[in-house]
Amino acid sequence: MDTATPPGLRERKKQRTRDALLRAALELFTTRGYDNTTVDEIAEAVDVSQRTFFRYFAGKEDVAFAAQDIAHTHFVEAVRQRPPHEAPLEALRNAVLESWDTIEEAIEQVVPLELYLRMCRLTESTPALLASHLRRTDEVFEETARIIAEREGLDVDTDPRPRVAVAVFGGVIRVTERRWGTDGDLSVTAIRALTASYLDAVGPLLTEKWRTG
Amino acid sequence: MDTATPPGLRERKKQRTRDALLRAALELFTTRGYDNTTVDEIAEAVDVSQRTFFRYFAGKEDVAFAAQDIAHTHFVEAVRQRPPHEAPLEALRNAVLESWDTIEEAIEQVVPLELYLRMCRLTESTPALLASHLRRTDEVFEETARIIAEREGLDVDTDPRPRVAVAVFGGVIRVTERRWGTDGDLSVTAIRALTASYLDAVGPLLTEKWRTG
DNA sequence: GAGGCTAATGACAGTCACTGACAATTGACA
DNA sequence: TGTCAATTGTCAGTGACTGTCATTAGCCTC
Repeated sequence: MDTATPPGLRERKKQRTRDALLRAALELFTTRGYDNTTVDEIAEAVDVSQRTFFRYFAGKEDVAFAAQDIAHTHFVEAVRQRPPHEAPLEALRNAVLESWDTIEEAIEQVVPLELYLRMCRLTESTPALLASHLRRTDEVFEETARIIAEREGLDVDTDPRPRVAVAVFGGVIRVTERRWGTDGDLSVTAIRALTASYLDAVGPLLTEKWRTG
Repeated sequence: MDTATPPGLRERKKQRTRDALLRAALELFTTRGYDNTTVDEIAEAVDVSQRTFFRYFAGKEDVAFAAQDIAHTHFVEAVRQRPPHEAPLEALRNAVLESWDTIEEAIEQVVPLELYLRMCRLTESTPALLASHLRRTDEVFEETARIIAEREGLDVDTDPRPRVAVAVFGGVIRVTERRWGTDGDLSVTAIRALTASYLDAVGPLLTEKWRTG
């Protein structure tokens, strides 16, 4: 698919502008806050016009999730790569845990990992960003459900199980995110451990009794 | 809490203005689409200034969810009223199914039920509204988790189970919504049945094998 | 390596959601 | 009836976007 032609000056320049805008935006968002940062300020920080910003990113929200999109892509890809013998929830579990490893490197190629992590935390505390984030993950889970359905040889629109399984999984991921975004330990190691322990809590939930009394 | 004093002319007028704005907004949203409706048009339809609109509703999104908020409130209340002997997921299940009954009447007091249902469908197909909706339900589920934790005598910040249980439940609700908002049958009866059947699918999901081969 | 083609940019004007400030109006109540 | 306070309209301003058009700057050919 990729054209073997090495990128010319034009392409390299575009890439640099995009990177600079992205980094400047995240830096400004995470220091001053999302709502307190204007698109003009981002553009000015990179010394381009506001109009140019909107040629690279569809909107202010878009640039905020540019790094997160990479993470989402990695997760979806990890789900696709899971061996067919794994049960659906097992495959999903392994996919998240595994993708957390490959994600670090991929993110670093665009923005410093620490900046991405700070952005995650900001997302949790900024209503507009949280809303957008939830919609984006909703889309990711829809795609995930289709993959799971295909794996199992089911029709996603007829059999409720693929979507329900992914929804259950997604619900747990959401709890993990919230906790991670609120807690002190903002590291990839921490979220890996948190994800694993929360996912393990699902099974017992449906059968065990909670109250000791 | 309520002042026994009957509402004067002033209060009645305010209520009428609010109702008119709400109804006009939903009517315009569901006919022309959310993005194709301006706040000015809503205000004009009720013959008040744009500024007045913003004195009744915090924003364009707010008015879109005014009816939905009633539904959310009813659900949370239903959870609170569940008898303590029910298991958490059992209580949640009964709460949704029960609240669907009381909701109809409550909604009708503000807007025609049919208008509310059309608005639900629009929410599913309008990105900005879907994002906002997901964030609002996220809040509802956070509150729900606290209620469940209290019921079970647990600390919501220490024990992961309340939040995980509600997240699992919430995930299934989301799938139900999506399906209902996409399908043909836009009735309360339909969503009740759908909710019940999808919730029943959770248990088997974790243990049963999907593939017959 | 000059010139034409096309993509990238900047400048500008306009729309729409929303907010603060101030003046005019209008119920409420003595 | 007159005063007080709440409601409203008007107006000006900000910030996120979008369309348009002229200018600039890589790229490619002859």
